[in-house]
Amino acid sequence: MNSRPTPLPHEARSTPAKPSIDGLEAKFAATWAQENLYRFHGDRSRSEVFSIDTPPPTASGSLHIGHVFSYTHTDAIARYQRMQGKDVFYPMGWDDNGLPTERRVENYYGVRCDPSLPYDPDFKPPAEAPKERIAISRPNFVELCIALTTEDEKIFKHLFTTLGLSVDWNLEYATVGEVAQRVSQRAFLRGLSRGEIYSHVAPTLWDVDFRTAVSQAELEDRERPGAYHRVAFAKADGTGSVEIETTRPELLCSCVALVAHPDDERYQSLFGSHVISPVFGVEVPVVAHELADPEKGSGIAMICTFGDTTDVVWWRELNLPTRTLIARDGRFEAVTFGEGDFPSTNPDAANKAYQSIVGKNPKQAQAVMVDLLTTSGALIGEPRAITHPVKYYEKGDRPLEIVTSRQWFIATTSLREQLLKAAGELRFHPAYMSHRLVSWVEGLNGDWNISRQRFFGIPFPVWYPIDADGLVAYDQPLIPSEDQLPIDPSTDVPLGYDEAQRGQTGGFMADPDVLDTWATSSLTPQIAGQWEDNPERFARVFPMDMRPQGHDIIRTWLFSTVVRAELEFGSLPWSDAAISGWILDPDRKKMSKSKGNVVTPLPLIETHSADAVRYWAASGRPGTDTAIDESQMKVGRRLAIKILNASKFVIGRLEGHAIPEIDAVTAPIDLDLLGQLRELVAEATEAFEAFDYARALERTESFFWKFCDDYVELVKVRAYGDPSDNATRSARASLAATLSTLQRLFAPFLPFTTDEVWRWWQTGSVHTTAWPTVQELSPAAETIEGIYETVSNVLAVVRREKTATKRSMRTVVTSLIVSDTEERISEIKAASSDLCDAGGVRDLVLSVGDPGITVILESEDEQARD
RNA sequence: GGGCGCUUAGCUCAGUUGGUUAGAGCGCUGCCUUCACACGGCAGAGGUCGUGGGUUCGAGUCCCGCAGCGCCCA
Repeated sequence: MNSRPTPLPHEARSTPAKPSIDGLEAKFAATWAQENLYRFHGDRSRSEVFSIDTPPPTASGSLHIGHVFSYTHTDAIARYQRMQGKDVFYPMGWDDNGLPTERRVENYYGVRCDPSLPYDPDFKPPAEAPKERIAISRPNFVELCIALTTEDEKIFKHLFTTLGLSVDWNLEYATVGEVAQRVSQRAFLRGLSRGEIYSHVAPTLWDVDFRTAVSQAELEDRERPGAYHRVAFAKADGTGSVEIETTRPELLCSCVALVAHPDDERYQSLFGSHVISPVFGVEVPVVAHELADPEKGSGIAMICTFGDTTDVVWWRELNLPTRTLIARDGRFEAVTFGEGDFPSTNPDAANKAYQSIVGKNPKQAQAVMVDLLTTSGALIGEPRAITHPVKYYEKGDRPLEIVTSRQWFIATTSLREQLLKAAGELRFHPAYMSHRLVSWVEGLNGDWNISRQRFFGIPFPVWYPIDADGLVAYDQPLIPSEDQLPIDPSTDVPLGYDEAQRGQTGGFMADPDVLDTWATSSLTPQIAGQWEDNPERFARVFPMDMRPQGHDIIRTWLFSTVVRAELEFGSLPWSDAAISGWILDPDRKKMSKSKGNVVTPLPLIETHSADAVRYWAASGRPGTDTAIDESQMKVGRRLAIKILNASKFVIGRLEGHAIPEIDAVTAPIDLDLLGQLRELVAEATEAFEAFDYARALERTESFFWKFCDDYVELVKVRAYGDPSDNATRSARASLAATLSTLQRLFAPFLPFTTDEVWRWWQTGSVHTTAWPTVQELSPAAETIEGIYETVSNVLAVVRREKTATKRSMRTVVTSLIVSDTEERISEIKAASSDLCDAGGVRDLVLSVGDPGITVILESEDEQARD
């Protein structure tokens, strides 16, 4: 897949008079595309492939500097692997389905989706978004989502090509595309048939604004003000009352029990007895459970179905009844006390009280409830203000409610042990990031809810029969065969039915929901690899080698992908997970739209060049949050320019002659340099193998600056000598080998600059040239150590003397007198002519003795006469 | 509450099996218009390696405690 470096014949080599890095992005974006340089060949065995499960971004219209940071890390590794000879599978996908896109489309076009409407093929959104949103059908809505994201994808693609990502754009995919639909639906059907995926009426985390279920992974705690209300429950035996404390008194109507810790002395005598709720007169048991916190409130709490996730645990583990009253719109729904699941010792009073709550949202209901409790005398004292963590959907604005509804789930809690084992086998970079996955898996408290009551996503490939009584048989879903996929049950018809029977008694209905975004993006290896659709490719790329991603989505994307691969293949989806940090603003604050500190990347690339921005990004250690730092980009720009100029200079020294082979290196100082270069190659290679691109860059960079400052200065005169002279040949061979090596070591980081300089004197592109090896830098002559260091140090003393006396570096050193150990003196002797050339030394006097260096400079008078 | 990471020069950070006077870049100061590079070069100043113990001939590096910052989980 790559080729050995092959220098151009000397007459074909050329360097520009005034090299520049400006304009390289456009030039090489075109060249690389034309040469199809980064294509996945797909004809080699698995061991010769390096496959990457690239994060598919949500093309949101606004670019973020984070989009260049982590992708640069991935690209550096992709380029390294390609140079190592791997057939690199480096796709790019778009993960546009989901709420953010729906929100944008609603705002951008002024529409809202009403799935009950029929498709209007002639619908065009108005030029300007109207104030009152237009209701449109789901297919029309999805069309608009696709139209908008297609435009956004172009903007992203432009950024990524400008940044120089070596993605194979032939492999581009979307997580709502046809392949993705087929893969997602197939994986769903397989899971269903194996019993790993099931539907169930269950307490569901619910965002009342988005009107959709969300999963545990999408929750976040936010500290919010609240108040403990102390409420008295009368003991059923009439011997007094029990006082509980609650932050949600409005849920008193949903109360099913009181709970305290089993060891709590205060409530031992109450366990097993019953109490009666105030206002509603509902008799509920007092139960014991270790999740009740004796320190919280009065130590005894009411269990409501459902106030929070702990209620759900209590409800499940203690087999309590269900009295859900908050509906999907977030309001209290009508119910009659004294009937069915809502017993009451005083139904008339209960219903009268509830009349003032029904239809209200929790906040409104709370105010009413407090009045009711106050009137009844059950509220003890004033509410006590506190702040406490409240669960929110990460994209939501109001606290989550828990409603009871039918949802599809993927079993994850039963998989806990298997997932923990997988977490141990997956190699994280940095390794400590595995804790994130482990602690997440250990804390799972329910299966993964994959139903979303949304529109822009992949539909569940199921219908349900409607029986003669008009009841939907959810437990007998109608399922398509795999070869029918992908299907849309809202427009496709199950086998044995016709369209006229949709929604009819004795007919069928489509599952109305779409898959959770993570339920499709958890299949990116299968989608990009075209699982089952293209078995040959899939076998070549799966399990993949690398999953690059940010640490903020370990519990979502990484976790869910591991789950799907374990379920479908019983293997890890990839061997290595390379975790990137976040971008912080210059004050080390996390960037976010609401803070207004988001930096857009294109102006930075225009100002500093793509390579410069990549240099900054690649300097960010794996997993480490990194502040945006334009001064680092300036350093990167300087480095790129230095590479141009140093390359021009070295190639100039090789002019007019064939480049000598590595065995021509015989001069001791050249041999020493090559020895150090071999160490650099070994170190950079080792770092890349460990996914530590930043270390590879740092080592290469520091070698390069010393190479320019000292080595090139020391040998430049010798390299200009007689081409048949061994000393000259040695210098040229060593300069050429070192330059070629450094250009290749820098190639993963600075792809534009390095390909520019590479093509001045080598055949083909640096990016498809073999990564340097220790082997190719090993001449026949024996390795020598120490000379380069010793001579560089003497040269530094000479420079220091010139600087200290404020003289030009050109100033002739009339006499340089060095006294040192026998070893060092012999080292200096071995490179004395180089030292004299570089330092402008006329007379070098060496002696063994106490270390000391005397520099005698030509006087300014003498200099003036020269 | 459990866990993880960080704390080294004014700033950003290297420092990978513990080993000679602790490194780089930026910034700062000075000098050099040098024949690859002024989008440059050379040099200089600047640090009790958060803190308290311990292990060791020797600790920025290993162990224990503490503090501050950030994060994950409950």
